Formats: sequence, C-alpha cells, structure tokens
Amino acid sequence: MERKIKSELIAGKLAEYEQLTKIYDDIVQDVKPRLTVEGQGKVLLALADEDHLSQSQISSRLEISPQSTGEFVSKLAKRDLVSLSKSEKDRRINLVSLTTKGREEIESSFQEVPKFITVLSNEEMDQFNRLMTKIIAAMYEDIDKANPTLGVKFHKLLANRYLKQYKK
Amino acid sequence: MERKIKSELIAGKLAEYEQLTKIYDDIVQDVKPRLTVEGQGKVLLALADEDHLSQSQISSRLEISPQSTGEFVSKLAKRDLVSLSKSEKDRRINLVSLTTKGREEIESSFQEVPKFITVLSNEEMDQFNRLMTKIIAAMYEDIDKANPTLGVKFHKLLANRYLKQYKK
DNA sequence: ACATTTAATCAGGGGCCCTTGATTATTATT
DNA sequence: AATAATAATCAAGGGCCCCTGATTAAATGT
Repeated sequence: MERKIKSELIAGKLAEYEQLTKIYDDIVQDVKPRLTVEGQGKVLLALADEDHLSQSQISSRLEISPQSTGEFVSKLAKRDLVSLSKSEKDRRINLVSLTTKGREEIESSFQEVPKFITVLSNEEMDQFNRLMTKIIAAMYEDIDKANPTLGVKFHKLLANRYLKQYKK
Repeated sequence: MERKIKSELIAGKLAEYEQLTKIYDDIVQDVKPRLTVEGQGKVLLALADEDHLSQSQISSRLEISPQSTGEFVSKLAKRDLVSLSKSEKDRRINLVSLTTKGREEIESSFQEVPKFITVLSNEEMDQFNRLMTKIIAAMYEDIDKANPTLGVKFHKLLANRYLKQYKK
C-alpha cells in the first residue's frame, strides 16, 4: 500500500476517533466535561500553570480580548472555581486565583480513563504510547514553527500539562 | 510499568492530541472546518448517508428537536449546501437535498491529511492504523451496548463514513 | 498639575447549538 | 364532516465563546 494512502487512512481514523469521543462521552461515559483550550477552560489552564494572575496578564497570555477574559473569569468565579482580589500594589488590578474547588476541578478532569483503552494489550499500549508521543511531538514542532509568539508558547504549556500529569 | 499507569498515560496522550488539534488547526493548518457530529455538520452527514430526507426524518434520526432541525437546515440552505423542495406526495413535507456544493463540502472535508502524520514510518503507520482500528471498534461496541436506539445507530453510520472514504 | 496610559467594567452585538410553547397547514382517522 | 395527528414554522429563550466601542478609576509620565 502506498504511503499516501496510509497517511490518508490514518487521518481518517483520527478524525473518526475524534467524533466518536463526543458520542462516547454523551452516551457511554458519564464523564466530567473536559477542560479544553477554549473559553473558561483556557483560563483555568492558564491559572493551573501560574496562579494569581491579573486579568490583563491572562488576556495577553491567551491572546483573547480583555472583555472576553473578564467574562470567563466572572463565570468561573460564579462557579466558585476562582476567587478575585484587588492587588495591594495596584488598585486597578484584579488578581485571579484558583480556589480549592478550582484546583480539584482541574485535577479531576484528568482522571478519567476511557474504558476502550483497555482493549489494548500491554504491548499494544506501549506501541500506541510511543506512536502518539511521536505524533504529538511533531505537532508541537509545527505549531512552534508556524507561530512562536507568546500566546502559542502558552498554548504549548497548557497542553503539556496533560503529559506532566501522567509522568508520575 | 503497571497496566493501569499505561492506560492512564494513553488517556493523557489522547486528550493532549485532541486539544492540540484545535491549536494546530488554528495556527498551522489553514484547514476547512471539519464536519462534526454537531449542529449543521450532523445534518450534512445524515444527508450524505441518505439524501432527500424530510426534516422530521432528520429530526428523529439525529434525535434533535424539529425546531433545531429547521434551524440547521435553514442555515445550510443559506450557505447553498442543501436545497429544499415540497414533497409532491405530502404537501406538509419539505424534502432536504444536498446540492453539488454540499456534496463537495462533505468530500473536501475528508481530504485534509495533517502534515504531522508523515512523521511516522511506513511500518509505524501500519501499527498505528491497526491500533486505532482496535480502539475505534471497542468504542463502537460500547456505544451500541449503552444505547442501541435508532439515533445511536445513526451516529454510528455517520462516523463510519470516515472509514468508507479511505477504503478505496 | 495636567495629560496619557493602563486595567477593568459596562453596553451591545454576533455566531453556533440547543430547548419549550404556540400556531398554521396538511393529512389521516373516526 | 369533524376530530386527531403530523410537519414545519414562528416566537422566544438559554448557554457558551468570542468581538468592538465607550466609560470609569487608578497609575504613570511630562
């Protein structure tokens, strides 16, 4: 089989997997909504990386508007996942900090291991892990090459968190 | 390494991959938005599977409300991806059909092969394909076991489309 | 002291994916 | 013929993720 066909086949599998996880989560697995690199999840991940940030720091790190930042922060505060406090050094600044509940939210979102993974043998798991590692590394490379601005680097930090979680 | 840890590691990789594709698509790859099993994409996939459906057929197949169906169909029509016609057999019925543009939209959404896949060797591609196939099959199994209603079966048909595309 | 900049909020908007309730027109059943 | 069921639309609403423009308060620069 030609190399082009193989890569197309894999692209299809990955796409299929991606859509299936949505259905899987809806129907099979009563999972907590995952943290995503979107909206409120973005802010949570930013704070997981460095707590006690001002809103404008969050805004520039995530490359989203201050108003969007304020909105997401406000929603997170409403859910008691973050707390707000005026900075003593600068009364304009609102410091955003994770609450215990917020920290737990982040930790627990990484704890779900989908059942379907257990269909693999031990050896297959090793293989899969190695291949996924390779793919992910290539993705990071492409991302950095395309746009090495602060925002992207930050995105990289965010995503790296998944990895750190499982190194122990 | 213990089996539990391995599966956790893989869960983490998959989660990381999933979030990274969002960033990858945003930054690296100027891709067409993918068809998803959500909203308008759902309707397109339904029509790809069987064209010329009534809105209420779509509604029941996708297990969404008639009003949502109408909304998505209307949006797709606005984008010239579907055309509407009153059924001659029953004047209540609006038949929804893919336009040429709609068909092209669907086809082209499967054509993008992300560059990062090419980091794998031929052998690795075979391995990865085999492992993904196994995982996806397990997912389908779980999905069917959990809820074998018509809607779910339909979702399965939708997702199967990715596979069919690459069998040739 | 005044002008400029910065941080956050308010006002308002858009898009997308969903929902419930009500209405109108058409078809099927009694 | 009258009633009940069906198909689609209209009205209205909500949530989430985003945005631009304007305003207010605090800090910094001249």
